Amino acid sequence: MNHEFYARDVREVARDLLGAVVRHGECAGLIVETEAYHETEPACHAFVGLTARTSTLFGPPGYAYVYRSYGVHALLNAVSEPEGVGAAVLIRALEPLEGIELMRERRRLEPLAELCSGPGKLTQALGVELSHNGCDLLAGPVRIEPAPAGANRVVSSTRVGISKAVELPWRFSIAGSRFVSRPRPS
DNA sequence: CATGGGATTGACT
DNA sequence: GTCAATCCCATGC
Repeated sequence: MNHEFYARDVREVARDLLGAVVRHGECAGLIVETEAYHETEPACHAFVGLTARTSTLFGPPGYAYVYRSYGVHALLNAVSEPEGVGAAVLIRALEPLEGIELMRERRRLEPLAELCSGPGKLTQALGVELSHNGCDLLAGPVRIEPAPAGANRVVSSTRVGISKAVELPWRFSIAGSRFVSRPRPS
C-alpha cells in the first residue's frame, strides 16, 4: 500500500480499505465498515470548498482527516483522490485485533463486539485524537496497513447520520461481520 | 461577534 | 424510541 492507493475514486478506496488494518501504538483493528465522501455531494465537508476546516481534505491522499463530531467524538478519515480534490473515506467500524485490553480500559467496556462498532467508538478505543489530523497514514503514528487476509464479500448501503445526499449507496461493509455499527446494512 | 448545526453515543422511558 | 452532551467552525449580520 502506498499514497497512490488513495489517489483514486474515493468509492473504490472505501471498498478496498475493507480488510485493511488500522494501527495506533499497541492497538490495531481490521476495517469492516467505511463510507465515501466527495466534494461534489453536499454531505461531504469539502462541499463548501477550501476552508481552514477542510484543508486536509483537499491535501495529498493517504493522510488522516480527523474532526470533532457533535462536540464530543473524534472521527477518523483517510484522505483520498488526487491532491486538490476534497474527498475522504470515513472509517466507521473495526474488528479488534491487538491491544484489546487497552481498548477495554479506554472504553470502560467489556464486550468485544462493541469496542469499535462505530466511528466515535473506534477512535476512543485506539486513542486517536484531533491532533492526529494531517498524520501520514503510511508513516504513523496512526497507520493503515494492507489487508492480512484475502478478499471479502462487500455489501453496499446508504450512509449513516447525514441529512443530505442520503440516497447515495456509498457505505461499504464486510458481509456478515458482527463488528459493524448500527443500523446494520440489509 | 452571535448563531446554528452536525459523518455520534450512551443513558433513560 | 427519545434525548442531552458539547465544541468546532462556517456563515451572516
